[in-house]
Amino acid sequence: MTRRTYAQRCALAHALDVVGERWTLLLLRELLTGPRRYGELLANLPGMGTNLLAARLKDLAAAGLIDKDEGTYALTARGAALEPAVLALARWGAPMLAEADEDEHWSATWNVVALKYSFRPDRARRARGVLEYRVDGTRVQARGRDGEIETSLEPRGDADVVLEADGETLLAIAGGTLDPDDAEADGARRVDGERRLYRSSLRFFALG
Amino acid sequence: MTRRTYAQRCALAHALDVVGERWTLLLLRELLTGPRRYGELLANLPGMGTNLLAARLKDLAAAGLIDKDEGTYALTARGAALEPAVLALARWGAPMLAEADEDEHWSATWNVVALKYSFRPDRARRARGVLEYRVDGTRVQARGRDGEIETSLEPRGDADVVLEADGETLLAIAGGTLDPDDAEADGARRVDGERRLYRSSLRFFALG
DNA sequence: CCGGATCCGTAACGATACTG
DNA sequence: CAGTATCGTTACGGATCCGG
Repeated sequence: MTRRTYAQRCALAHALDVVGERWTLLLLRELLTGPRRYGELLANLPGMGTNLLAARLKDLAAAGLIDKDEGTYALTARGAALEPAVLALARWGAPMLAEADEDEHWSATWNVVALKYSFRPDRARRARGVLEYRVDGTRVQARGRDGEIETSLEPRGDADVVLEADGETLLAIAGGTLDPDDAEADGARRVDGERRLYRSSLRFFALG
Repeated sequence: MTRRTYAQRCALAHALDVVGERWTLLLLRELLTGPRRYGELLANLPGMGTNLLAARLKDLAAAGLIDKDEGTYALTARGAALEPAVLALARWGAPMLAEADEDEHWSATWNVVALKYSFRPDRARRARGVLEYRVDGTRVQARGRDGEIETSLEPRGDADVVLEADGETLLAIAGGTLDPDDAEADGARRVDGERRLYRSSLRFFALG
């Protein structure tokens, strides 16, 4: 019953004592795109046992990273503060997505994370406006003001440009495999908005 | 024998497939401050079994994160690319260092990580010069050029200012618990260099 | 002595069955 | 739908042993 801890006077060790166990960071990734119910979480974490999910949720609530409200789980401020770390890890792992693996699980909400970690503030700074991405049926809005990205799963208000692409096309653009100029021939298309903003917005996403 | 994987088409999941197991990120933290031998690693990872350390080293070498050269292990470029993620995680965990725990393990090299994640480029940008910190017997050099920090365990050349403090004092300054102006009364002291640079350099480190 | 490998008890995880 | 209970499997932790 003794909870396993690294017992090191080190910030990284303390962080890993809280979020270093299996599934924990993936669970928090889910909540980074908005509140979720138990069933939704389970569906996006294939292979995780129901008991483990329940245990993790309880632990994270006790640690102050998440709150349970009327059956749905949401990040607290402390939990949301993990976003930079999660994105940094994901950015590091992004190159490993290059080789497609057919028997991997997949969820449209993963791409919201991809949008964030591949977003290049320096490139988007001058483009004011709301961009809306429709990826595999999921709508994501991003606005480039002040060089920061704000994504929201529940779009509020109209977007200045709406573009649509499947996840593979998006990842290929961000990964540098697909040139943005060729994206339109490869699955991305403009649904609404100015053509010029559409073209430039494809260049807002890249690694490195 | 089937290696455990999340099998998700997600950058974070792929990253965690490589560095998400127990001890792995702490092991990489050690190598972030320079090459190490097997024995040195084991000494700074108390509680880790010798078999586990050997297995992790083998796995990380196979994954291309580290190289073994004449008995010492060192990060590859791919492994060093994890630094932003490691620092982001450590920065998130830093507030949890506030309450001192007497029965935690401790190593002087961990403060090098603390130096990095609590370094504020915006504050140090105008101060050109080489700073040398001597923390609990370990010498660390940092130079603020272009607002970036470069730390090296093996100091090269002379520093413009040399200051000395114990780990607790340093962490207290970075954490905001200790005002830099009071630091000198609380264990920090200037060993060499201009007094003015010394004073200002204490303000280069903070969280948030 | 350093750098592991082998073995074994324990804790964590994974899958399924079961319940309010 | 949202978990709890149970149990077989895997990973980890600690100790001991081995080769250079």
